[in-house]
Amino acid sequence: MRSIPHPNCQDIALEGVLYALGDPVRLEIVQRLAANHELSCSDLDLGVAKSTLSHHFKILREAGVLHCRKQGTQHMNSLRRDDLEAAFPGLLDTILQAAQGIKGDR
Amino acid sequence: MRSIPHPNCQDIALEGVLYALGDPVRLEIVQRLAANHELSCSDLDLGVAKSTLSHHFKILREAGVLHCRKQGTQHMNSLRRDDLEAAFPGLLDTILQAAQGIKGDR
DNA sequence: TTGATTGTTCGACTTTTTCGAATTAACGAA
DNA sequence: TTCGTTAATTCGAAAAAGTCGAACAATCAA
Repeated sequence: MRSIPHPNCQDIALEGVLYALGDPVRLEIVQRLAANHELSCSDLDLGVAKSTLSHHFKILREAGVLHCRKQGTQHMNSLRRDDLEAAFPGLLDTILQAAQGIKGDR
Repeated sequence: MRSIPHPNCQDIALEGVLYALGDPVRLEIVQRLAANHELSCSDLDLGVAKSTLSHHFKILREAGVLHCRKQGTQHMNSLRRDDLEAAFPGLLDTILQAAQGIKGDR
């Protein structure tokens, strides 16, 4: 019994994932998670209020993009790479590569 | 001088594309365009008001996802496959495949 | 010109997003 | 246990975005 609800693998919807990633703050979160394996909300300073950040993490979690586990007072978040790969092969990697390509331009 | 504004290839932004595709109506439009090459707004009946449909096409056009040309009273829309492929290799195909995979489940 | 077809624009309403303040939860120290 | 600190969610109000129907604009054909 998890304290925080997550969708099952088969309940991850493409629309939900694309919606979740179609926001600059949430895309940035996913990019940082791709580079860091696990992060808490407080590890990020993205220029939004903490209540807004909490909302963004909720969207990402409910879309099935990331997993959240409680560790003391912190909530540690990580990408659900394997589940996403199983649901939509290549999708996450392609998007991360596209996002990375933008930064690599300079 | 085009009558309808479109972003240049280099101005197509990943966030904009993902945002545009993160809506069920717009994702459906893109899927149908993938199968039909060119469609007018009136070819689609997606259960929304025509003013709303017009809005969705505008979002997709301004994100650089589709191209629109006027032909008489109709606006013919087509996917900007090559431009998207150049900007974000594999992205559109991966998303279309993921969307197709859902339908193919039954 | 008139009428029919295709889309866009406008204004009102609804829904979603954002913020700061208050609240809850978990831990460590006294 | 109680107090204080840290971490994050929830609440209520304001701002932004989405949706609809009605009115408008553009094009073509009779």
